[in-house]
Amino acid sequence: MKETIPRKTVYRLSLYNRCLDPLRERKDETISSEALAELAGVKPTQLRKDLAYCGQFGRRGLGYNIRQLHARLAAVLGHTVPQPVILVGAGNLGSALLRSGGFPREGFEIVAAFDTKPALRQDSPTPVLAMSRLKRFVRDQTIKIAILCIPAAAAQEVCNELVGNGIQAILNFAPLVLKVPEQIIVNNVDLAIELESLSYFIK
Amino acid sequence: MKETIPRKTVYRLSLYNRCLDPLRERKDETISSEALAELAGVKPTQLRKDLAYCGQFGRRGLGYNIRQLHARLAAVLGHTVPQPVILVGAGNLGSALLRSGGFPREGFEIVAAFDTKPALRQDSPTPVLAMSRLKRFVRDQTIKIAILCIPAAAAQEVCNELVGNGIQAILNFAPLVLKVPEQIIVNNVDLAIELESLSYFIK
DNA sequence: AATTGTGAATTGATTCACAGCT
DNA sequence: AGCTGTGAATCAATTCACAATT
Repeated sequence: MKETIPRKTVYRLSLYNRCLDPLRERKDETISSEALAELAGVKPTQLRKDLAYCGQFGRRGLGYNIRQLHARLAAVLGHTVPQPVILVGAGNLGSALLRSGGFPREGFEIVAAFDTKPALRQDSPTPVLAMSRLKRFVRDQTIKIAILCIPAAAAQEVCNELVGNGIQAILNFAPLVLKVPEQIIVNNVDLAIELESLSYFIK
Repeated sequence: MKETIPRKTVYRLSLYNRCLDPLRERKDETISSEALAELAGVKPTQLRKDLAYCGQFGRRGLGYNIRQLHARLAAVLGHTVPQPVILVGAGNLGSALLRSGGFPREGFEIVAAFDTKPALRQDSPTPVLAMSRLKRFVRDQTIKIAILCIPAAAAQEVCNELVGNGIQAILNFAPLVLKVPEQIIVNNVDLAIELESLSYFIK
């Protein structure tokens, strides 16, 4: 277990853990790096290098204990305790994410959503509150993670508010590059660019 | 303009182009690598290296002509001609993507969606067809790009169908790693993992 | 004087090769 | 015999430094 794990590796650790999910209730107690790597679409050596960041508990000649590995990864990734998350912007995408409870796995709970039209959606269990309540909510509940699903024009301003009130990490769906202090971590999911960058590769 | 541009660079080229969008109708004819890099959140040298893949048309001492650069990038990325795209799975996420016409920029058109419950949505201009019509549609219309928004359990099978009928690139929202022949390109957007991998970094 | 374009240097990520356990 | 853990080697991406151009 080293000091700080690179972003890409963290991403893959999370991926490995999801690949383990369905295996947990199978007969096999263990899985080899080769088999798990196959599921995750990476090379076995890379998997082993990645896991090395989490300390060693594979057994040579046998592989990894599935349950143990799953628990260890969850611990390293830091969601043994459920993490409260807020969602800002309950438009098309935002409300789809809210409804599809399928979005989060264990370890996360979207505790509230915020929108300029708070009355909008009553079809999800999560309350949709007015934007005016955002700042205080984040501060009072010490929310650390936010999902941003608002138009680009409003995004930087809302982002600043979030950061000013203690948000540490943002999953950003707004199509722009947010300016944040360097200790804040942003994951951008830019659907238009993902699509657009495919077209270069087609023949 | 080299043979084949790395994926990461293609992604950034697409990003640069979006940053240019709003600048096109401004007074300034040109922009420097420094200014554009700032907008895109990268270093100026990286921007210049990336642009070098598209041939040279910056003017030393001046910068890049905004219009020209935008046109050049669009050409390199391959969407001077609108590209027809299909969407498979009109559930929460899929139908949000359909409705938010905001998803695509110029150069793309979602020409049809497919779902096991085709009657489902009439609130979008795009027809939602039965899954049984998928294969033939892809083949007959020679669709090359698909967006996959279906549950993990069904994804690999549908993916095989798509690939078997000529799809060359997939934007995959299903939470699993698709197995595809190597010439097929897949961009995975895994929302749960994006969220999950944030939590490692919060204090 | 400003700013691009790029070879060289550096940094980072991946893969290899094999020693070391079980 | 099988499979992990890891230093060394390779490969890829980024950044530097500066010559070339307007």
